Amino acid sequence: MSSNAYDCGSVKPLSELFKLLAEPNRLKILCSLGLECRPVSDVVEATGLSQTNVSFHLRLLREAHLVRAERRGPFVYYCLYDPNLLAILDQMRKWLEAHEATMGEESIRRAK
Amino acid sequence: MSSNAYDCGSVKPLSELFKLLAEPNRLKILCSLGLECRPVSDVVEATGLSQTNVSFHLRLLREAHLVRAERRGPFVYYCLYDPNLLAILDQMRKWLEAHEATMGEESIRRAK
DNA sequence: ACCGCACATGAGTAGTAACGCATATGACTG
DNA sequence: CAGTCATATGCGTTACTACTCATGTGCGGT
Repeated sequence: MSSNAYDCGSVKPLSELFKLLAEPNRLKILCSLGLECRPVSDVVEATGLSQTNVSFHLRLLREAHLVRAERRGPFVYYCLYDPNLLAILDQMRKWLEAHEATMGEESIRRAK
Repeated sequence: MSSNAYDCGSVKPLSELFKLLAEPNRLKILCSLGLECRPVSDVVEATGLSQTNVSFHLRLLREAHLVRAERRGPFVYYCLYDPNLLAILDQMRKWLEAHEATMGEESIRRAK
């Protein structure tokens, strides 16, 4: 068949991951967690979002197993399930920057 | 301040990229393009989507400079702007699979 | 110039997701 | 065990996005 079609298998799981990462506030939350575990209140302060909103997003991230929650006394600490996620995000950003740089040149060639 | 907070800089561009990739059909389209250039009709056939729908998504991808369009006779050929995108997608999928495998073990430990 | 093919676009609709408000839960303190 | 602090959840609203239908546009052949 078409020689060079990529094996896209089931795109569902991948697209669901992207959907989670597509929300700016969720990205902020993930980044604000960094490599450590932090209580919700820290995330609220770091992101400037409402507590309700942070909890809302944290639930989605938790259900997707991107973050993990554990109680410590009255606090609930959240941390990344897999620290590699940050590395991946970083790599994506680098790709984006390089890509956008290329786009800059491109807009010149665009004449006609 | 908070020692280990990741530099999230502006999450906007990154989240917009993710948003584009979060649509299953858009992912299918990108994968069906593979490393070659293909006319829209090929993509329609490969994905099983309506022509209108494919054009709709291709427009978004084009405006984001993820794909490029060029006319060849009566056809319009689309190709990935940066083939590395496929490599990135592949890497993401591998991460996901490894991650989900870990989750499997995790659900055992979950017993209170 | 007309017609047909490949593709693009505009309008309208339906489904979904984010957010705020109010309230519930769960843990510690007196 | 009443009260308070940290966090979670249900509900209602609003905004966005994918999709379809109908139609427009550009190219090639006759």
